Amino acid sequence: MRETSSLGNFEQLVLLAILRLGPEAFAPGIRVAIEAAAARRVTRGALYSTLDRLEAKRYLEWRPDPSPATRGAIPRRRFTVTATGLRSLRRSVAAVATLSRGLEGKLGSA
Amino acid sequence: MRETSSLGNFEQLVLLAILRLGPEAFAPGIRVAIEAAAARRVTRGALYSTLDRLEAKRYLEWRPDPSPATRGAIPRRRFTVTATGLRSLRRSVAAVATLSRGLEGKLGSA
DNA sequence: ACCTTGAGTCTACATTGTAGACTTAAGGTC
DNA sequence: GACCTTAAGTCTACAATGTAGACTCAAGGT
Repeated sequence: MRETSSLGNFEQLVLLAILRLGPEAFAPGIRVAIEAAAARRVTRGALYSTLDRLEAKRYLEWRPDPSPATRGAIPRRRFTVTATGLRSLRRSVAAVATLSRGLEGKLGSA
Repeated sequence: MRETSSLGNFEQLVLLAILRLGPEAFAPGIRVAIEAAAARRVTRGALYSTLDRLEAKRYLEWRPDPSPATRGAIPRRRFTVTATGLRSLRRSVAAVATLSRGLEGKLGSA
């Protein structure tokens, strides 16, 4: 692995979704959040492999959900972004922001 | 190729740099712009393969630079983002923006 | 017992990211 | 005009990331 690996596009979305969901950051919700924001389908496989890879890079952590499973079981995993992960995410978002500056017109974000 | 392929992280940076540089969008400058924004090295190989892939997807086009080469030759290629490329870039940037909303504090961009 | 449902795992392959050596065509310079 | 330097670009090969879809597992319901 590269020392300061730059985040892939989907990895970025996953980390952002976790931050945004806070204590409610479980895989299914992360999936829905990304699908809504990116207006596209996200399969379970895609999400879980990315979550596992981010965990391997120490960009996120998780603990089993303490609350009892609702219906079918298997305790859900509650994800949190690590300090390292947050740093990496910032750099990644900043690069795009820097290059976007002044292009609001063309990008339609203003 | 997927119908509406979502842009990779580096592809995003490349398209943004081209928009930003306007009529001065030649490969060497694109490289410098990205290196500055992302605070990391970008090799020629990395850049040109990405440019070629974006061209294959019809997200950008290029024409030889009309002005005479300065020193060593090989006319430079002047890149422009196509309408399709711009649309894709917008979607991509919008997804990140949507998930970032409200996280300015944590992301340090505000 | 058996069906349904939510959560997660695993395998396999496609797409993107990246490095580094190599090529090409001026211009200089002696 | 042989040779060095320099700007731009090409090519090859491999690593990392993205994605789909079938499969497993453990409640609950009926």
